[in-house]
Amino acid sequence: MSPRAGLTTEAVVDLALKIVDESSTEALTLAKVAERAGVAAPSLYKHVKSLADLRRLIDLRVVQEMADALRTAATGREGAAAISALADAYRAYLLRHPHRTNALATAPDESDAELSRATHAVAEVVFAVLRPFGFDHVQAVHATRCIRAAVHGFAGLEASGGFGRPEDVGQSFEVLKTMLVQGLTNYAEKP
Amino acid sequence: MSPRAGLTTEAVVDLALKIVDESSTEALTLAKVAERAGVAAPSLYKHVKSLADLRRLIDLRVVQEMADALRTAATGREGAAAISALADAYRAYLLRHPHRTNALATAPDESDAELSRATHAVAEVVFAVLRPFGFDHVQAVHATRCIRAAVHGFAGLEASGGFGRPEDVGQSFEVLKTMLVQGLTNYAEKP
DNA sequence: CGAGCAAAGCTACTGCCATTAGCTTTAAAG
DNA sequence: CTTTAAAGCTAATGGCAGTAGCTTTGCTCG
Repeated sequence: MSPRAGLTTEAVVDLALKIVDESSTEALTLAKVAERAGVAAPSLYKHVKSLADLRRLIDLRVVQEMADALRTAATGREGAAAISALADAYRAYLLRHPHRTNALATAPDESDAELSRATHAVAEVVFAVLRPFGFDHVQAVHATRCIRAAVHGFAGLEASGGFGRPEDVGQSFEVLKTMLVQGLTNYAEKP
Repeated sequence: MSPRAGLTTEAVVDLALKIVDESSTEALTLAKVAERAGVAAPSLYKHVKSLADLRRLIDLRVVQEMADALRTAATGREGAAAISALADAYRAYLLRHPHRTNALATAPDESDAELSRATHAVAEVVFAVLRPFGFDHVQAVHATRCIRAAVHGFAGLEASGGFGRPEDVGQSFEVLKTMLVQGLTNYAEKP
């Protein structure tokens, strides 16, 4: 292996993700990561190019985890049930990790092949689930954007405490899912 | 008035908002604001309590502007047309000011009466537009959340470049609005 | 007109953080 | 047992937020 073998890039990202989950994205500093790793701050540069690079690695991890979660949710389901399961999985992930919302909102930089691939993987799951609706390609793109906007919008707002009122948020999400499924069905019938 | 009378809190927020619009929320520093104001950085504390306070003032401004924009869009319209106009206005505002998305996503702090009132004002517009649908109070809350989630989600993703594909984004938004209006109509008929 | 007072600004300083440069240690490989 | 490259360290720089305390200025009121 390597000398001291205490840290790896993976481990640094783990620690950083823990800080993000416990406080917030903005609260992430290399100084805090170094403290938790039991290491001097400059030592982190052996595993990570910069704070910006660490943030990118976090985004990558989050997008990959989301793709996995959605794939798992979709397997063995079809049509309306699959859409609903996808939505639930997305919401559950963001409720478990509220501070990860922004990682799923930012555009993947063109030049970043790895992150682009991960983002693409998420879209692929939605595309697959949409297949039985019989959309052509352009329609499928529109439909995917609608699903993503509605579900990400809802989960993101909920995760950041955006819904102040006491009425049951889960109920609201059920309403949203119903609208979505009906809307997709309608759109498939008369575009 | 006051000595030198060069700056006011308003003017500081104006300059700060310009910086946010030109670069990003994270790029906002008191140092940059001071430079643009032609003033030493510590002088800003005569007009603003802290960077966090300045950020709050920005959020407040944005939410108030959005409430105005939505009110304007809704006046003279009703039902489906009003919903559509609201959605268009929300999207247009965020397209004009992409870096202001987060100001509309964060929860208003309970203890912050002014910001809470502004947020409430936005919700009130949606509530008003929903009246002809004949929802009871709980249904109206669910419906408002769905509208906000879908529209904010879409506009926020679009504003941050989240839609990479070349297909017409405006077309996608039309699909979303159609789903929304149909969904609300359905929900009003059979909850 | 001439104090005087409070607001607005300034300089000097502290502390935190990212990042760079260059040195030291250590574990693995021969 | 020696070599070597990775991993870590200390020292230093520069940017920024925030605080303390001084100075200026313009309005207000005798």
